Amino acid sequence: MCGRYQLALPGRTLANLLDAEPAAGNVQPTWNASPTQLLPVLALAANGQRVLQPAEWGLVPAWARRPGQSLRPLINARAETVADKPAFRTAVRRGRVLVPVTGFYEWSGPKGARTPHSIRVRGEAIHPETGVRLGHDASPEEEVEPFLLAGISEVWTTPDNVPELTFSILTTAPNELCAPIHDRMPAILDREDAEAWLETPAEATELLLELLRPFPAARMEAWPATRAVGDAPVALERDERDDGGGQLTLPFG
DNA sequence: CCAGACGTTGTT
DNA sequence: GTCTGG
DNA sequence: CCAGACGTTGTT
DNA sequence: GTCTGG
Repeated sequence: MCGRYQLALPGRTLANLLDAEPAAGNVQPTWNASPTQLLPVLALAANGQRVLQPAEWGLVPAWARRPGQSLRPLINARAETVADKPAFRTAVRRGRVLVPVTGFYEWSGPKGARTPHSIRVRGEAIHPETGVRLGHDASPEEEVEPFLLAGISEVWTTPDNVPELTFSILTTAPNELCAPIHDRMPAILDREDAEAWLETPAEATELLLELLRPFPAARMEAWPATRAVGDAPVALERDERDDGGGQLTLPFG
């Protein structure tokens, strides 16, 4: 779960909003981010500076993919067990990151007839180009609210000796909004918890796992998305992200 | 001791 | 690297 | 996550 | 059915 998402802000706007160095400042907005793509994650540099850094979605442990090995990319990690799994143990202690998104997709229904849903946190709208907070004056086209998913990362060095940052998104039990759609949801952190996730030292990792709980459903909304979301190469435009029906699935509805 | 796995998801 | 299974 | 492929041989 | 690619 959580295998596609939206990031409807350019990298430089995002870096400004997150108070981070824009190492991934050239990243373009996307309504169909998919596994194996290079996407921006917020990390803490050695000097304590926040950096928005490009990373490949699909964590590859440092020891993997040595000659003769091939492990599929790990795009999600279960919050309940992440600290104990050999593939994730190092990353959760030393490689915690935040994954900025403006929405994510979940599929429901039987195989072959899946319905994608667009899900996001409700909040104050942001102008995508300027980063200016629009409040309730925003038009629907301008309504973009970035929020942060808990992620873990690890540097994997290619056979050509090129270091790459790779990451995985943590999942948790679904809240009341997501449960009818799917049995898992990404771990969403509000601003305060996000800071703790980034800045807590490795020794205190265990305490942080309590933060990876279902986000309040009352602060979220969902609606049906276009089936074109399933086609990874399709770079959806803003107006194409929903199914044209415009129905909103409200929490507790 | 060495060899081999190391993950999530969904679906049946 | 580190854990599990034999 | 979904979509789409799913193979070998020999030759350049 | 299962693996690979995006």
